[in-house]
Amino acid sequence: MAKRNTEANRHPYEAHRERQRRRILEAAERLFDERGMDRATMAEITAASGVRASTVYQYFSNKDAIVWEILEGVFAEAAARIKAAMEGAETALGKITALVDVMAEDLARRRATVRFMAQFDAMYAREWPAERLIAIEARISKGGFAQFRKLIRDGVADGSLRSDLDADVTMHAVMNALIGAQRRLAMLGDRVEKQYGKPVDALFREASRVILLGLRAEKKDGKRRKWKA
Amino acid sequence: MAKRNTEANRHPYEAHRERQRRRILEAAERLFDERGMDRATMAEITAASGVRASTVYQYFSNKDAIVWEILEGVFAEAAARIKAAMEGAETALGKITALVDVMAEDLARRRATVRFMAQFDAMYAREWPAERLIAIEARISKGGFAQFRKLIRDGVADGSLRSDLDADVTMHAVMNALIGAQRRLAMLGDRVEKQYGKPVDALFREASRVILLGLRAEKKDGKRRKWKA
Amino acid sequence: MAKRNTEANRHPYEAHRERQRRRILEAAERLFDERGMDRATMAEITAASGVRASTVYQYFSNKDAIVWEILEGVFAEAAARIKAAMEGAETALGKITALVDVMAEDLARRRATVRFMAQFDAMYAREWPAERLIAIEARISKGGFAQFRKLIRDGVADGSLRSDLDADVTMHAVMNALIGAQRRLAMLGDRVEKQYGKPVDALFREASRVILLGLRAEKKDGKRRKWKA
Amino acid sequence: MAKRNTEANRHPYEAHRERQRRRILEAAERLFDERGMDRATMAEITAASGVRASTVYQYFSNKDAIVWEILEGVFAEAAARIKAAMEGAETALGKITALVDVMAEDLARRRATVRFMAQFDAMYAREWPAERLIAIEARISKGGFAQFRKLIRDGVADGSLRSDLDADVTMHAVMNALIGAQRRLAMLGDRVEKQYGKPVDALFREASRVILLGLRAEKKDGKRRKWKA
DNA sequence: AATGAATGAGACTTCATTCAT
DNA sequence: GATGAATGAAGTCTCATTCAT
Repeated sequence: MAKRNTEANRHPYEAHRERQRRRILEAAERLFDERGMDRATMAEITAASGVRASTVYQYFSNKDAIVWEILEGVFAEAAARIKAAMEGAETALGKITALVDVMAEDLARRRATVRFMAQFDAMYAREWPAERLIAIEARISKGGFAQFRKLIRDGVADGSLRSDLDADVTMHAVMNALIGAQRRLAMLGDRVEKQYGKPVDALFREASRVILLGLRAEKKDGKRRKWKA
Repeated sequence: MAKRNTEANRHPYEAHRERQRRRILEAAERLFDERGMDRATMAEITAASGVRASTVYQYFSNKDAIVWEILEGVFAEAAARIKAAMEGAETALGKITALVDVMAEDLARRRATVRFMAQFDAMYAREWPAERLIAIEARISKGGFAQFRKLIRDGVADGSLRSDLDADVTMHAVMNALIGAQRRLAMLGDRVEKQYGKPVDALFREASRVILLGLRAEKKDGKRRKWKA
Repeated sequence: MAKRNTEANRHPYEAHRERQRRRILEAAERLFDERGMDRATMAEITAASGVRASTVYQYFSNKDAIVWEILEGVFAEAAARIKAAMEGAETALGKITALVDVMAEDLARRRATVRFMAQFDAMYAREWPAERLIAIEARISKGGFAQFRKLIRDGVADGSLRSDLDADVTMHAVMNALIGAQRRLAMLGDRVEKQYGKPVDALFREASRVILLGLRAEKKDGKRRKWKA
Repeated sequence: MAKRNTEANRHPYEAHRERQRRRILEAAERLFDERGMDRATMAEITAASGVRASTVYQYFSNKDAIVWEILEGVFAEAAARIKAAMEGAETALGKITALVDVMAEDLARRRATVRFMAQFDAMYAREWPAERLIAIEARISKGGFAQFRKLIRDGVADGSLRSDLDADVTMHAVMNALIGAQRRLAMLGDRVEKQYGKPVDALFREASRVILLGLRAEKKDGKRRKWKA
């Protein structure tokens, strides 16, 4: 009897469980985007995922848990994508460019996900225990921001970045501007596109271009330094 | 609003009404910031403003109306401040710099107001009839963004800005990045300051510096062009 | 306008409010007795009192608040009745007898109220902050148990009670037995009466008689001391 | 129950079942005491007993069944203990004294069990079909209360008890007071001990002493009758 | 025999808003 | 003009229990 509980037999259950989790998570993610993280109700998530309300609580202890779970997924995916992109680049500037590229792509093709992050920031900014976010970040992207700080330092060292940058401050300032721009554009989305006729990721790319121009070391000899990785 | 203020003085009645309105608006603004726009309840606003819940409805038809009213005030004030700052500058780059300065100041000294805008964007982004915002914008800052577009064009023309900028796109891209950065920093506020030991407006200024460096025309002759207005 | 809010005009509202409170309280008290304090739902109380659920919350912040409010009323009434009864008696034994009489009467004529106390004890015994009960007790019956302790001491002194009693211990022991008996009989109520054909207060009186016999000083000279006050 | 235990040993199956039953019962009993009979959830009982929720239903048809089963066990044990104690006594008063002793001991050493009975009374008083309890009582302590009635009669006859007692009434009155006192003290438990510095069983013993003094025949000749068995 | 999954049936509460005075 | 009272409409979550495997 105890034996029956081995992995072999647990598997079918686990698979089912995982499928249900995903269903709920996906329904929630969609609804958070369509209706807003705060406005989407458990009842809606429930209905959209095909399970009954009480069942959801067997998978997630409450609405917040769903939010955090999605967040973790989003983080993990993004971290992986960024890591992969940056590995291909050589100079610090190249790496930063790669990062910016991923962000632009996300804006173009995973806009809902970026909007999710934007909403998360707005909703939880006031109340999340900062530690919790940091814990997730730590678990997922070892190094996290520290890594980027190093990037600036490396860039200054390898001559690809301006020499008058303060690694720590610049790093945070720039990252913040990029993230702020990306999330804002994701939120505005269609509205901007309809009004100005440009896809939002084009706007993000242009902003990034200006920022990267601002970071890049000035040419000393008339020859423009290639800054695309 | 301006209109209301004039009339108000014609009749003691109106003066009283105006005072009440302000009280409610101020209480709401404070509570939106302290508790969040969505979490702040009418009951709280009511209690904080010293009027009874039902009375509020004699001044504002519903909670949203309060939000929009505050928004309008915030807009008007900001527009005035920006306009004043920009008038003092001569070159296009100078004007942009002045604008950025106002934004940094707001972040430092009116952070709650910036947070209000951030919340507004996040909450209403999904549902506001874009026209409504545009109407406000139009009423207040005649020209609005159009003005800024001209700025870039002027800057390219007067040689203070890079020649390879597309006035329309760059303008939106940069403004968006600046606003995104400013609002994000306002929201993160204390959290960032505690973690990195820098006041958030310093981070904003650094981001702006990089952006302006990226916009600025490259020196052609070794002499660095003065870009502060 | 401010003037309109004076007592004169507030009165009609206050009266109404008080009437509503009572209605809710009475409905709750009845339901707590009929269905049990834990099983009675807000919806039932609501329905029984003729107000809608949300209205109840304008009078009481939650179910517990209703319980405590009833409790306070029950306490106050009982304290008043006990005080009045005891004032008429002279010897300590007489006072105790008077107290016991009130308890028996309550059992006969306010059985639901005694049952309320029984339920309260059982439900809240585990979790009430003892201080809260003590606070109520203090507010209502100044002296509270202390008074009774004195009673035993006086009784020993005036010769109406056995000389080998330890005022403090005996007092608590006896009061506890009386209260325990009274509440248990209230709970068992009909069941006992149907089974044994005696009204429960008769059983309580008999138990009290035995207890009082046990407290009373033994006659020294063959003459039985009158112990009824 | 006794029956079950015998059969149990016939088949390893049954032995296992019996072990599971016990586990569940023990977990339930503990939780009923810790968290309250109503507040303890099936999920908690389940978790504490190491079985899964659905499995519990293979042993007990519902939560109530668990309560009744525990009750039966408690009853049986208590009856056995009381019977043993009373067998050693000779006079009626002696037997009553022995009974009281057992009750005091239970209060001191099996307080959780007494609390269980107290909770049972409070919760089920309203709804149990009296017959059910009576059936248990009958099955376990043959004679039940009838026995005690006889005790009083015997006591009056053998001169150890007052002659003016009505066997039936007094018996129920006194038993009720004792049980009421015992359960109340069990419920109050720590609270009383902290406040008055006496172990609750001391208070129970004092109450019993007074009651027994009240029951005991008065000395006729100055020699005090020994009333301890 | 054991159990994972699912769920019906509520429970309590909150809140923006209306309306009669 | 001010306000007390009332409430509809939700919303989140809990729990005992059933059922298929």
